[in-house]
Amino acid sequence: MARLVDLDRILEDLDATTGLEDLSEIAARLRDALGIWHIVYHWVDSDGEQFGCATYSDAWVARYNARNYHRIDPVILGCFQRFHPVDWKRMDWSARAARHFLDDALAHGVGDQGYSIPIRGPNGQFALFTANHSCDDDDWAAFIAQHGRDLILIAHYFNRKALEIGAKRQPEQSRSLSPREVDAMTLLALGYNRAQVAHSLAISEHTLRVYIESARYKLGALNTTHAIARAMSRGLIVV
Amino acid sequence: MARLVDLDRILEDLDATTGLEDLSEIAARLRDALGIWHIVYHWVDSDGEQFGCATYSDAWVARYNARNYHRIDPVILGCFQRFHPVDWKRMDWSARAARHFLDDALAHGVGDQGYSIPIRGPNGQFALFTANHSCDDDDWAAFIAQHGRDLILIAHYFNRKALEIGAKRQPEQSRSLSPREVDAMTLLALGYNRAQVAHSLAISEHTLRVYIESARYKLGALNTTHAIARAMSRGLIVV
DNA sequence: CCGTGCCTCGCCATTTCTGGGGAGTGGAAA
DNA sequence: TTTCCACTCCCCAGAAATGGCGAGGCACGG
Repeated sequence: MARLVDLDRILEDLDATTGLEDLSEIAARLRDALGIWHIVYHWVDSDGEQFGCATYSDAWVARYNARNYHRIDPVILGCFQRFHPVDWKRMDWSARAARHFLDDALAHGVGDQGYSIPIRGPNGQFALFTANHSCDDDDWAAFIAQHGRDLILIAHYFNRKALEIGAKRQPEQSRSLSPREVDAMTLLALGYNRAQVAHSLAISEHTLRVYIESARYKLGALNTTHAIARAMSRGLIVV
Repeated sequence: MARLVDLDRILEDLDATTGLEDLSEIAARLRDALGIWHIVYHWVDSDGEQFGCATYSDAWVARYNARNYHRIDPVILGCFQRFHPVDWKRMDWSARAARHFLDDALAHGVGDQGYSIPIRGPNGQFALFTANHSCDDDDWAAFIAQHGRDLILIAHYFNRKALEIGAKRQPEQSRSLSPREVDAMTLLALGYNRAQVAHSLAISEHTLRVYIESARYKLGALNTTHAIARAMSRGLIVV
């Protein structure tokens, strides 16, 4: 049965592990400390790149990636629009694809109980920390009622650790957009065409094009739509 | 002196206050429970609209708004780019405008010690929860070391309460996109043009256009770029 | 049974965007 | 002081997207 005996010790452990540079190992230790089936940490980069770290079986992780399950996984999609932690039972499993996905997951060793905590950072960074288990509904509800807030803290500390480790290999930070570029991108994202945006900003359409192109260049985007998508996912513009 | 004697009771109090519909009152009670000078809750809507709730004096709040201090307040600006809670001492106070602002704040009853916790939600929502006090540096550091994690939880619960109260507006739920529409939108958001997307999905370019237009219609978008922006901000596609 | 939604395909004309050039100002940092 | 960056303006031609017209088949539920 799930337990959580010593929060202080767990958090200290998460803070202190300096030798371990591998998130998977930290996740495994955390899972053992909690006495639950699995710990999953899912990370969506500002570039849209996905990074996962789970104690699931390699077979399931490979299957998940191969089938691009992150595009239909209700846990990911649901939490991406949510503010607060959420129990898997309260997710929307009505879609057929979602139920197929769930059956597939259960068949590959995923527990039927889960509690997922969304974590967000600047520039549209998004992470999802999940505790997974298999037990009676009532037992799980009791566990969450008692330790849900502890899991929030654990998620924060785990995420902090992940950022520490990940900071070493992602030093490059995209140049931020200039104010006018932000204006231009924002208005384009609101659906206005170039003529309207230029009029709105009280500049010539040619000048506007310079902004769009320089923003596109900074964002490494192939076209305007791509630039908008990147600017949004990096949190450079808010629509 | 700052104290935090009974976290459970405080969190329960935050959860349970059903009668109080006024955040300011909740903030005042929370401040009293913590025994510190002030509680500040700052909210930035996805539309960029600002909303604040503080136990500061009315004079200071009015002054803050009148002078648009939120544009130069290093606490706001710094936390907006940060992932983790941060002590005011570690902010960047080097800019002259920032120091002037600080002097002005201290002169209006703001404590010199502070601990600010950024909270983020979907669609670029951003909130900042701050505990403010005035005391010796060492005392404050000790308080944060001991209760920093408690403040994280309190911030979360307070934010949840604020969302409950502010949840008057109906989030119009748009019809979800069909699988093919999601495919099309996703690939467009990745920067491919219509010919490439059509080839990628192994359909004719005209069929692709039907998807794009029906997605645009469902999303109430004016053009493709707008549709991508809306699909992203509603979490219908993940890029 | 019939409507509704989803998936697939085609043509035409017009508007809009993109990719190359160029030039000049001012401010801030190095 | 020089160098960089942000901001502003201009032309041209080709590529791409858009708007509007049409068609049929398949699956699901009232």
